[in-house]
Parts: sequence; C-alpha cells; structure tokens
Amino acid sequence: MEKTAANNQESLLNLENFLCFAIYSTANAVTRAYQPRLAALGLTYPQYLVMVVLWERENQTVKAIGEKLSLDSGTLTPLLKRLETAGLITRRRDTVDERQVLIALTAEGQAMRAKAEAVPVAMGKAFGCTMDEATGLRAELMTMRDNLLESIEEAK
Amino acid sequence: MEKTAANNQESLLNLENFLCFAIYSTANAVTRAYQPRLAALGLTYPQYLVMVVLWERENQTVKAIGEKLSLDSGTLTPLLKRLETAGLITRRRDTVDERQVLIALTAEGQAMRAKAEAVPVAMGKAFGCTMDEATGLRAELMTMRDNLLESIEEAK
DNA sequence: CACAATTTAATTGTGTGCAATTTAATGTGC
DNA sequence: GCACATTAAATTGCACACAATTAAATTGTG
Repeated sequence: MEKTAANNQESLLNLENFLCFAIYSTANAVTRAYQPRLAALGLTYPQYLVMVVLWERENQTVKAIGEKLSLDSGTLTPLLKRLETAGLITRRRDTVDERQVLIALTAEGQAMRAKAEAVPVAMGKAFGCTMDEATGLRAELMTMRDNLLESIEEAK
Repeated sequence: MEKTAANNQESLLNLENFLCFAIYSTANAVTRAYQPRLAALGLTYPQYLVMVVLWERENQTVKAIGEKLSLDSGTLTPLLKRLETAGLITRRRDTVDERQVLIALTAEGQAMRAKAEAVPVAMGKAFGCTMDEATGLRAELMTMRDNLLESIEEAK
C-alpha cells in the first residue's frame, strides 16, 4: 500500500471526508445546472434568487434582500444595477429614510414570474431525490448554515 | 392575509422551499467561516482545497486536480499561479506529454500540512452537527452533486 | 440642540467560477 | 505520413462574493 494514501486514511485532511467540500462542490453544480434554464430568462443564478425574493414582496430595501439571501451591498449593488439595466427592477431612494434604497419590479419583472414558475419544476428532476428527501436535506442545511453564521459572529 | 403572501404559500417560487438556496447559502457560509482560520495560513478556501488534494498525492496534473474538485483550467490556472507565487507549489510541463502541467509541493507547501491539520478540527464545532450527521449529509450531497453533473452532461 | 455613534449603500480591490475561445501537443483514420 | 480530430492549459470576458473603506443620513445621548 502506498505510504501517502495509508497516511491519509488516518488523516482528517482527506477530501473524501470533507463535508465542507460536499457543500461547496454541490453548490457549484447547482449554479451550473440552473444556468441553461435561467439563460433563457436572461438571468444568472444569484439574479434569479433576487427576483424570487422580489416576487414574494415588492418594494424591499437592499438590506432586506441582503438579509434574506445572506449577501451584502458589495454583492447586491452591482447585481441590482444589472437587473435595473435589464429593465426588470427599479431602484429609488426612500424619501422617508434616504439611507435606504427601495427595489421594485417593473411590469417586465412582474411578467417574468410566470415563466420562472417552470424553472423549479424542471430542476426538480435534476436533483434526483424525492420531495421528502429534499425537505429533510433543506432543513439540515439551513440549520447548519445558521450554526456557521453564528460561529462567524461569535468570532468577532 | 396579504394577497402576495397567500399566493406564495401555494407557489413553487418560494425561497423558503428552495433546496438549491439552502445549498447555495450554506456554501457561502462555509467559505466565510473558514476564512479567518485559513487567512492564518495565507490561503483562500479554494486554495485550501487544492492544497488538500496535493497533500493526498504529489505531482498531479491540472486536469486531475480539476476532476477531483470539479473545477476547470479557467479557475485553476490563475489560482495555481498564486500558489506558485506564494512559494507553496511548483508548475512544470510534463516532458513526456507536454500538453500537461504537473503540480508539485515545495518544502514550504509540504510543511504547511501540519498546521492545516488543525483546521478541520477547529471547524468541526462550527458546523454544529455530530460526526454521523456529517457523514450522512456528505453522502446525500455528493449523490445529489453527481446527479446534477449528470443532468448537465445529458443536456449537451 | 450639538455631536458622537450607528445605519445604509456604494465603492474599491482581490479572488474565484465558468463559458467560450485560443494555442500547442498528441491521437487517429485513411 | 499526413490531414483531421481530440486533448490539456491558458486566455478572455463577465458576474459574483466578500473584506475593507467611504459617504451620507439618521439615531442616541448628554
């Protein structure tokens, strides 16, 4: 047996055992798998998530969107500008609190929702798991995500 | 009850129900959670994964590393150049097949392994799950990843 | 009410990811 | 043995992520 391989079976530094890599690699695969269907709408995967948040409720601030998606203004500001350029949303300063920027859907942005409904349906098959498995996995992941975010806060 | 919210309970377009978002968001949290500990080694999270692959076996081609991490040369080439600049690896053309580039560890790259052993141990707590939960989740995610990658290939 | 602390976005800079293309080397079919 | 396909990296261009900083508005406090 090869020495290096033997060492690694005992080692914690084994990619095969990395939960973090499983998450990382699956996330990359998700983005790639969605890409062809979202390209038909002219959206990237993160842009699609922002649109989903806006289809749930109009006139949200950048901060509110960021909290739901765990993204900061450094990511969202340029992304939202692209959605604005694409004619899907509008951005305007809140007249009551001018620190805030309110994001609203244009008619085109609203209209896209109907087409977007087909995306999760089509993608369901690609995941290759049952609805129950998906529900369970989602819950486990969200708990883990919250644990990770908490540990980041604690470290500050 | 608000109309939009009521519609969304029936809708598939509900962020709360998105397995893909749970994966995406957890992956972002993983990268952020690792960052402080990896910064002590001078590595980013993807750079750390490349180093893990190289600690498992020396003298791998860019392609071999890419297959293990599901990353292409567009991502790896600049990343590997940075690791080379940092003095952790060497890059040299295979003399037998000059299309290939072989990546090897420097003494410094080898030496970093000892420090890196502490990272998974420290991160284990941040995930907030048992070893068994982690093992099960990892297996489910890797299966799903393979399903997604397969569906991408089929679409071609 | 002055003024420091806080909050919200935007900006800057670095490092991924990935599609698409290019370049060079190797295989292959005839 | 030579055109043609295939393969491996590199390159180009675009869009995230995120740390760190900046700018402007609001809040809190004495």
